Amino acid sequence: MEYTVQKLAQLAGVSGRTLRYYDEIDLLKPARVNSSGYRIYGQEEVNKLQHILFYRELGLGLETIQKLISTPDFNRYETLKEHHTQLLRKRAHLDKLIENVEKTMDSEKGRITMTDKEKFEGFKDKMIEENEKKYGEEIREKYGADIINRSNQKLKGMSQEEYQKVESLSQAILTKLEKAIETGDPASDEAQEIAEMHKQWLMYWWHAYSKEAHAGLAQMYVDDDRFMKYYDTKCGKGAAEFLRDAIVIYTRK
Amino acid sequence: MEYTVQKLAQLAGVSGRTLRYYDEIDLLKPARVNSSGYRIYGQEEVNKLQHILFYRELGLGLETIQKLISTPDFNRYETLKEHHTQLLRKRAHLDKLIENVEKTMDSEKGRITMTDKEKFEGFKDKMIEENEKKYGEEIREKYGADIINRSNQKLKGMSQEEYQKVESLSQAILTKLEKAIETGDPASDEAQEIAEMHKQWLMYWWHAYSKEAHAGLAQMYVDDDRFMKYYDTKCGKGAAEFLRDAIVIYTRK
DNA sequence: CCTTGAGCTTTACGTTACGTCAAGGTGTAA
DNA sequence: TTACACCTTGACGTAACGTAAAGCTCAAGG
Repeated sequence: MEYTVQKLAQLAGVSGRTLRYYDEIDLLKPARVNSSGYRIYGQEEVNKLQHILFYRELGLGLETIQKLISTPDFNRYETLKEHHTQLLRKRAHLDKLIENVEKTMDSEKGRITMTDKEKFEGFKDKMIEENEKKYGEEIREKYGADIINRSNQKLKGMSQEEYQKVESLSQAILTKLEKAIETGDPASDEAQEIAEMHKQWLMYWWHAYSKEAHAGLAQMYVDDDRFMKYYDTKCGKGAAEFLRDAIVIYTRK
Repeated sequence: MEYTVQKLAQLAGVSGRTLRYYDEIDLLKPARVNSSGYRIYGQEEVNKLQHILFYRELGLGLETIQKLISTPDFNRYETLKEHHTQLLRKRAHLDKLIENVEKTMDSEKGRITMTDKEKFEGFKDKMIEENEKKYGEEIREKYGADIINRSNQKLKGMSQEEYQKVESLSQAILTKLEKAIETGDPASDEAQEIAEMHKQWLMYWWHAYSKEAHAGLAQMYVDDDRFMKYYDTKCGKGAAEFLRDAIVIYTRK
């Protein structure tokens, strides 16, 4: 019985490319090549392929298989033993990986559940506290005690969903800001979109929106070193200034 | 603190090439490039690299890591979970491989020790028995009891080395026969070489060689269905006839 | 006889995460 | 100035094929 590439491939359950590759690396040569250049395989090649596939199933490399089937049953057992220890090493490595991944997953899950429950509340409290410490004084001075109290109240009363929304909004602002800076133009559409998003974000915190307060806050981003650093390290040098310029232009429209 | 490629590489325990590669694929860009084209990394890059290496330790691909550290902590847990199941699949596969390799090793070991010791003897006995059952009668009839008895004696007395020699010879005959058939000419050099090899093989078994007996045995290959089938299935349709023709021509030279 | 579609060929690039030259510029200490 | 370590980019190699692309061959149907 003679087989062409596809026939043998189907018979053995491999691809035609595989057979051509095996020919190329001299692992399995066709019995002959017909006048049109077609590869023709015979019974002997079928048997040899079976052998090859058997060893391949064991995970051996083709080069090793080459030696195994060309050298008359020389060091088969030794080869298998070596392969075996390699497999064991691989499995040990995998075991470690799996363990580490599981640990990491646990800690991630822990973080999530913490965030889901008490930690979320605790986190909000801590944030208010920090805000108070960091910016409370300035904002209270500039915009009055009312605004910051209400903002704190709002944070306390926010659900997790609301909180996540506002958080993702602020994230989006940072991301877009970083890109918009590259254009260099605070009047550009992108920059103005950011200013609009910043307004949305602000309205989560303040009871009412005013262009003046928005522009004032923007100016504070540049005047106050802590705001400046925050934006500059998050989005690159000059981010605070750029944001201020964008907001100022936005509020004058 | 600023680091050049080698400095950072040593600090983090990776190669310089790795850092250049990470730069190339936009996984970790240097903070800046100095006037001579040197890559300069800062503290932020050190931290990012730590992150990257952490995930790399877990066996994640660089592309995945890329997404994990660029996307703001979005689907970290999901990614890890997916990776985890992949690792489990890999381990299951490895387990199977190991099991199969062990089985194969066992059977190899079995074969070796068996072949080395009793099995070789037992095998020879069994072969004599089979030969006796299959062909004993005919051969005894045609060539007398003497020849088959001596052949059996010879097999019993053969060392493993001798046995392997004669086995490989008979294998070689089959292989060459299959090829020679394609030429279609039993008088061809190849065919005659096969006849010569067949004579050598025969002389392993018979005490003396005679052209008549050789030609007679060849004829039997065609007359007796069992011989015929043996050669035809091993080497293709018409193999027994071809062999007979070649041998007949050989014995008449 | 011609067309069509399936099957064949070779050539060559892509895959993963770098290792390893090779050729040439840079920084610094003796 | 020279030596020597370190930097750069460019390119090939890795394992075992997958996947086009471009062109030739075969068998069957109109």
